[in-house]
Amino acid sequence: MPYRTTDRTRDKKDAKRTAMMQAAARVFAEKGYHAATVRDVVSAAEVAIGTFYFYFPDKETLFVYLYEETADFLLRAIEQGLRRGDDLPGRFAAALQSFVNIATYEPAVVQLLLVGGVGAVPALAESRGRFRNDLADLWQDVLDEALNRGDIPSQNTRLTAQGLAGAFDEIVLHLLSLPEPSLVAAAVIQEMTAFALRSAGYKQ
Amino acid sequence: MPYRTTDRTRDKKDAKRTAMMQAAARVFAEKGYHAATVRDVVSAAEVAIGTFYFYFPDKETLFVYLYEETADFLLRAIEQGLRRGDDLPGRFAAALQSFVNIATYEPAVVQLLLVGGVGAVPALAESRGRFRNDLADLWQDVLDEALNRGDIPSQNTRLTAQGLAGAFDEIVLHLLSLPEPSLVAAAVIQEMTAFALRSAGYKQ
Amino acid sequence: MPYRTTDRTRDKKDAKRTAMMQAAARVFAEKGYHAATVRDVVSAAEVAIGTFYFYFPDKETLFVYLYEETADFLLRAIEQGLRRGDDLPGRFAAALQSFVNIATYEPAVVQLLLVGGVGAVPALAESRGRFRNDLADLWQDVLDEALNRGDIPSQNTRLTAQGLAGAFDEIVLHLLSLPEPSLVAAAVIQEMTAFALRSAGYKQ
Amino acid sequence: MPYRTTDRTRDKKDAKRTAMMQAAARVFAEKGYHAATVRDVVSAAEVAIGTFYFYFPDKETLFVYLYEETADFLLRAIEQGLRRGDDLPGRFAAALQSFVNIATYEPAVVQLLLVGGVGAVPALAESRGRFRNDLADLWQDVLDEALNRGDIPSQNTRLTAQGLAGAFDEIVLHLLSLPEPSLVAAAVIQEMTAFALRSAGYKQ
DNA sequence: TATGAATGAGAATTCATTCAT
DNA sequence: TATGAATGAATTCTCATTCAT
Repeated sequence: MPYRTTDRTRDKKDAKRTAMMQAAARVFAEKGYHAATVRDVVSAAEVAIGTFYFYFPDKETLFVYLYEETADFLLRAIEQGLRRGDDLPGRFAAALQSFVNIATYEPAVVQLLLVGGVGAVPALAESRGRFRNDLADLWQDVLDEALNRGDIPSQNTRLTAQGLAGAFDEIVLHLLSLPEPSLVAAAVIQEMTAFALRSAGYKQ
Repeated sequence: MPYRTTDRTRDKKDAKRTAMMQAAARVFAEKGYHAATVRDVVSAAEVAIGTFYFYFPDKETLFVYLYEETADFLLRAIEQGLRRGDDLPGRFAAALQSFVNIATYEPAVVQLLLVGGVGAVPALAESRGRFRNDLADLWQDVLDEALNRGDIPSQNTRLTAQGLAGAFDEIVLHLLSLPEPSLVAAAVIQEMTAFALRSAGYKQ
Repeated sequence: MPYRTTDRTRDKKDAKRTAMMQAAARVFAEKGYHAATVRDVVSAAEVAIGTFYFYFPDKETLFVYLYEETADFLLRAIEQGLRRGDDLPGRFAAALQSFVNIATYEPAVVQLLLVGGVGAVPALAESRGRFRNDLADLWQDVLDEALNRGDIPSQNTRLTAQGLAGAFDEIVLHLLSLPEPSLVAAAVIQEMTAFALRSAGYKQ
Repeated sequence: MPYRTTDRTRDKKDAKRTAMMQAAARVFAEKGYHAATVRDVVSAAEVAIGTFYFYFPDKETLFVYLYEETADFLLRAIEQGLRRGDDLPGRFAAALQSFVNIATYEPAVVQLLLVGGVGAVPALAESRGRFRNDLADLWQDVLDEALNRGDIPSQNTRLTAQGLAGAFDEIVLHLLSLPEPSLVAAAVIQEMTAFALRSAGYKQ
């Protein structure tokens, strides 16, 4: 998912800012935070280097923006997926479908989000924490609902949610490492769903 | 008497190499790959900068060594844990105990292993792939054994293993982010075990 | 008003580039390629070190540029000298006058061109080959013309031209090693001319 | 001509010193003074780095030794050639034969002597001056003798000698740049001799 | 707003040299 | 004599950032 204009970028007229964010997404995904230079970003966006500093205070801040917007985008997509289903299996399947769609469409950006960046940018630790938390919230909400309905046994739904978030990342990252992810995506989604249901103790 | 490479000399050399590796582990864990300079490492190890380049070809190679040794160490610890138990619950519990022990003892290094470094060092992508693979192998072996015994239902044990590996990382990283991990470690291990057993579909 | 690349800006840029080249010529001539540091060059040019790398890709490339421009300058001066005379003696005398003028005016740079640099900069081997070739071409052209006019006997004019090029270098370098080159320059030019005429077998 | 034991190396038992000098000749010829490291030299000589500093005060001094011994060797070979002939043509031909022999046998070392090194090692300027002087002395002696015999017209034999020294260098270096120097060596020697005789004004 | 020339702190790395053994 | 581990000054080059235009 290349950078997409969210509420954070109000000014829709501002094509340059958007161009730079999109360029940054590409460049950071391709080279990693440190290897990617501000010059790479502005070259890709076809603006001058001075322009960069008119729109962003510095390279690190841009990266944090990018991380957060990418995280937001993914969270929202998963959230919408969860709403699409009506029972636990349907919700898991739809949400994982969304996740995998995005991951196969923009593998580099997703990888950056899931394993890159952290460690490179200290300021990101906090953002990452928030992202993982929000992600767990998402899964926990459906689990709690299922718990209330009596579809899953009593458990620490927070921990289950965290476990699922980690499990999905691992499986999706492995999927991306295959030569043709799209060929097996459907099967993987199905098995991930089965895994998730077992993890939650879903009966029948 | 001409200079001889005595045992004493060799021992001293090994000791210095080890000291530098340990110093590097500390420094990289604290600052991340890029922010940590070779000068930081040699200061921490109390040797001259030239000494660094006598032992290691460059900063990146040292980092890869460090990553691989840390990964090996963790893998071996988990493997030993798995051998300690006799049924699936016992094995999971013992292996997770080992994992959590190491993570709480050397949180920074484990964090570096699990979320740092990748992206910063291209050469690490391969090492990381191998590590995740080996880790999945470990969990898969016990799952396959349980499957053969009829303790868990038919399933794609590879995918379950990957899911567990990712789930454990996420939960342990979250544990490390708490103010006093050791206070809840025992409870978390127990719940992770329960999660793992459910994920595998373990009956009874 | 957005920034525009005006003529004034461009001129200033050219001026800075030229200043750096001249500073580099001085520094390299004084210290030799390796002993001269990029810092020496930028100090002499009174710019920051980053400015150097804005104008030139690296130290070696600058040196090659410098070598080639100096070689060009010398070649052009000799060529003009050759055109000034009308017969062989007149042409030799005028060309050698030009050569010696430049050599006494910029002794260090000429020495750098004739004996420095090669060996230090592998990339220079090719440039040097081209320079010696062009130089031989110059002398050969006049020799061939004299041969056609019947002023000199049949001979391998290429080899004669190479010999003259080498001979002039040696004599001029020796001249530069004297305490007061300018005092004997006129006499040396005359004797070099006589040497050259004999070498070509010029009659009368 | 790899380094050969002269009176400068009295101690013929000292195989290590000789090995290092020969290794140095090879290494410097191949890489140039600065690119060649002391480590390269000792590796090639198969001794330890400490040993180097037992035999030579430093890298620069070794290089000067090498330059001087190589120069000596070449001078002596030319001198012997000059003695082999009995008239000017015979002497020139024999001396040039010696020069070309050495040059084709050890091209890299001769190139190092003729165009390398200077500029890299300030201390070499003096050695080079002495070498060029000695070389001119050699040619001048035969010219003076010919002058006394009345074989050549009155002239500044010093300048002629310098010119010849330079001319020969240029022609030989060009010869070495050809793909198969040995195939044309004989013809080049003959033409160089003719050139030299014309330059001296030798009659008939 | 937009530009890009200019800056310089700071990083990795090299390599001649020393010296305890 | 001989060794090679250890040193650290010195060098090249990068790149985020500034600012006059």
